[in-house]
Amino acid sequence: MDDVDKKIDLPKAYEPAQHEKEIYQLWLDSGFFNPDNLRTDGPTFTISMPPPNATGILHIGHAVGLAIEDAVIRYKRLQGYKVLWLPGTDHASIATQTKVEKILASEGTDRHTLGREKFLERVKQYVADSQGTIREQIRRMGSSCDWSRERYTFDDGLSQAVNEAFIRMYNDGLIYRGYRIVNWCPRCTSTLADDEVEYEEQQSKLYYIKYGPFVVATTRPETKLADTGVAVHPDDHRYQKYIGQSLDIDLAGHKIKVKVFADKSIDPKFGSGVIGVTPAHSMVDYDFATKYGLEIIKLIDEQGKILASGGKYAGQSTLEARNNFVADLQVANQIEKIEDFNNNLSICYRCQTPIEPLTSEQWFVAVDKKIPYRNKSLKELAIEAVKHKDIRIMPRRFEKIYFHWLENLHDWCISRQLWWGHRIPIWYTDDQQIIVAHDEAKAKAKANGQNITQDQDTLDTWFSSSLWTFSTLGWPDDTKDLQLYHPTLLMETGYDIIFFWVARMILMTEYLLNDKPFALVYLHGMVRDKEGRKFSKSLGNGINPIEMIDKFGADALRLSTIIGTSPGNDFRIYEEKIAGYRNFVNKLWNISRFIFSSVQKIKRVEKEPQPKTLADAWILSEYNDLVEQITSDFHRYDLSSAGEKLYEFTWSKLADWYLELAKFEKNKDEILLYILERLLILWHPFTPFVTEQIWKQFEAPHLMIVEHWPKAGKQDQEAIKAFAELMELVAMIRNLKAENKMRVDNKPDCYIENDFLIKESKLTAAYLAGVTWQNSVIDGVKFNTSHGYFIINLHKPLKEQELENMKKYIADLEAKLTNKAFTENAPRQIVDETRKKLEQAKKKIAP
RNA sequence: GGUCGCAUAGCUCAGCUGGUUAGAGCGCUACAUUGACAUUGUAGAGGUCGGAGGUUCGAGUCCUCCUGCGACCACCA
Repeated sequence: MDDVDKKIDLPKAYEPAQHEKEIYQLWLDSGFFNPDNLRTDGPTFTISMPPPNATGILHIGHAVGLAIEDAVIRYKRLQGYKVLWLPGTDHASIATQTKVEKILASEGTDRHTLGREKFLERVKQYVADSQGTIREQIRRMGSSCDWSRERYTFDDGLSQAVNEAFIRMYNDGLIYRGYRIVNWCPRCTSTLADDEVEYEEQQSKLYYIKYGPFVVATTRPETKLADTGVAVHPDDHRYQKYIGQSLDIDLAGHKIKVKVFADKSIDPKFGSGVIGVTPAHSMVDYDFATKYGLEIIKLIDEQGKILASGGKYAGQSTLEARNNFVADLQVANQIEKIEDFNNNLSICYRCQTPIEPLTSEQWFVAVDKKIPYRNKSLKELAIEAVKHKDIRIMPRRFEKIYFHWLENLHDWCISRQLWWGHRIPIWYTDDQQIIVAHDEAKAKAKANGQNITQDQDTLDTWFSSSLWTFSTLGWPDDTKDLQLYHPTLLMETGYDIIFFWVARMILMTEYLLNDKPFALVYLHGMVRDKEGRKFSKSLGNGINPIEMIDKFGADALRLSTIIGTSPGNDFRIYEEKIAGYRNFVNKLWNISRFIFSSVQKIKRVEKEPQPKTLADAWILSEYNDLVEQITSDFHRYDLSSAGEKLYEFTWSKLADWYLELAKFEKNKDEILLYILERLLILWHPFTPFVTEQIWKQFEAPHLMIVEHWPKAGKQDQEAIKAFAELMELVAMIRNLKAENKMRVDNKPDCYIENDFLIKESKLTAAYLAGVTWQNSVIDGVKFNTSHGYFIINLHKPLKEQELENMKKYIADLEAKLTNKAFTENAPRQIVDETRKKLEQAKKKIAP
């Protein structure tokens, strides 16, 4: 061993847990997460981090997003962009309130007992306790986001933005209060937006009720107490005579008055072909009421109890009322039959409680109303932003889904009867006047001395998130940050919230800023377990990203979320996969370790070294090809492809061939260091920790995060071809040795004849193949390669199967070439290539 | 009911605008291994690309139909 003056401090295996925290601290201390500290005049590049719930813990879906976003951010930073990745958290009104209510329930109390003020204090405390957790977990992933600009949807600035947005929309007539049917969750005692309702198939009963001259089928008999209409198909001859009439119906003593009307949406074949219409408690029926002028009788209140309009059933829960009413109908002989029936029950997306549609006075955003000075509706603005390609969605097919959703969007109910959230900036005066204002003081000033009370409701949590890309940069003030970093470039998120969030951000930004929130939407797929199932609490199949980081390192976890995945498609993550990438990270570590220990002096090599051998020319060409390809992959946001190519180059080319051969050819310090230094930079977006740790050995003036992305040099095509021949030769000989049960240290004589390989390359090949090179022809068996042959004292004949395959291959090629249709129609290049292939194949089976 | 996606080696997945005897990782088999790495190396076995038809000189790769999984949207009175 040469005693050289260098110190190598690299243990045998890379232990992520020993380095990651320290490295993250180095990055933090450097200040380079903050674009103000980047010494660059480059253009800006911004990503707004989708804010996780302030009370949540990091789940694997977040980990995927963070890995992708950080890879892009680090790539752009290395490329010299002025990069801002703005982190933050969401107050998640309904989710958080539900969570705290569960805690209260376990303590035997509830929010009403506590009262609004105390409850809010309790939630704030809870958020304060858990916000730090998610922040820490984002750091564990290695996220290079600018913590100095961290925001929270409920902090003062963002609350100001929310009020400003509300007021502008109110003044433009885009927000109104109306008495309408809404989705109501009786447990949350709040409204929900249409897309906050989920469906769950369940077994239920279909009751056939004798209903005046009709039989009406229903899954919810109790609602019939508030029917005001009966619908039939216009062509249904059975009921022609009733259409247009008003009928008095007796339902086990409960009297109702219904108007019979015809609508072609009625299926004459379903049930009895007659529908009892309950406008106050069914979305569809409400539309009927509007269309045909039916009376609306509210039957069920906000607690899910029957109102006075329900007669003797008043005060009962809907379920009690159903049972009692059906029993009464049975006594009155008005139940014709009861069938089993599967239907989709609508449930609350936060607490899974069945939704009770009911009429109520709420605040809405009008999506179809023309904006006065724009002459377009919100809906139109949002559609045009994508249609005119200002915003692109990846993958493309989600654009269609986006359009479909917007085209069918109804007015957005934004008031929630929750306590945790942005209070609606509306005050009511003694004389019923409505005042909209930024705060109570301003509202008072407008009230001319009258008493005022603020609206009790809060805003849909997605209202504040829809402002996220710009409210976080200081809007409504015209800040420097807003000018510099908005619109953002990339919105990376899961396809499951394209409606909740992505669409609403586009809609609000187009309206408020007359601009787009981002140029490109990158939608990652959902993470599934090894069996392809969704992660769920009930299955207990969740993978905790922090546990995985503890076990395998953040770099390995990041790789497993990026390589082998593509936007919009679901993918599986499981321990063995992460362990595989842990192995790779260790390989990269050991490649570096080998190079550092074999070179005379560790140093940075500025210029591409001159190749001295075929292998040198080959590896430099491969490296340059790699730089070119992955730069282009990054440009297209094809991170998976970039990662795969890096992996392939690092392990299969550099480690398996070039390093092995460097042990023989020697004196490759310059090339090894030149390539390693740059390879680490290329890996850095994916595996920031290990690369930064190895980087320390170079004693470079800067941390790796602010190094420069390499530029691709020239490729030597001849060298690539010749080296392919060398690899083929080596593989054949190794194979022969293995087939002949020959030990590795048994090195038979071998003579090599080859057009492509000069003497030095033949020596290298012999070394790699494990044979003793002979300068002149020897006795033995001759084996053909594509461009030459070798003679070796081994007797493995070409296997019968192989020979047959080869003959068939040759026959196929010959058939192709004698086919005029092929030679005349196919491009010249293809035909020539086919001829060459035939020649080579023939050579191989020649004696 | 509407829209869309997926079906490629035992498993997980690549295969872009159609043109090398279809690739990788894991797993499997055999051999090796005190000197970068067993979180390793070398070699090997293993798919004709869900099915049927079509376009084309040529299809895993485009079109049609079918089958099976899955997602989303709508609706189920």
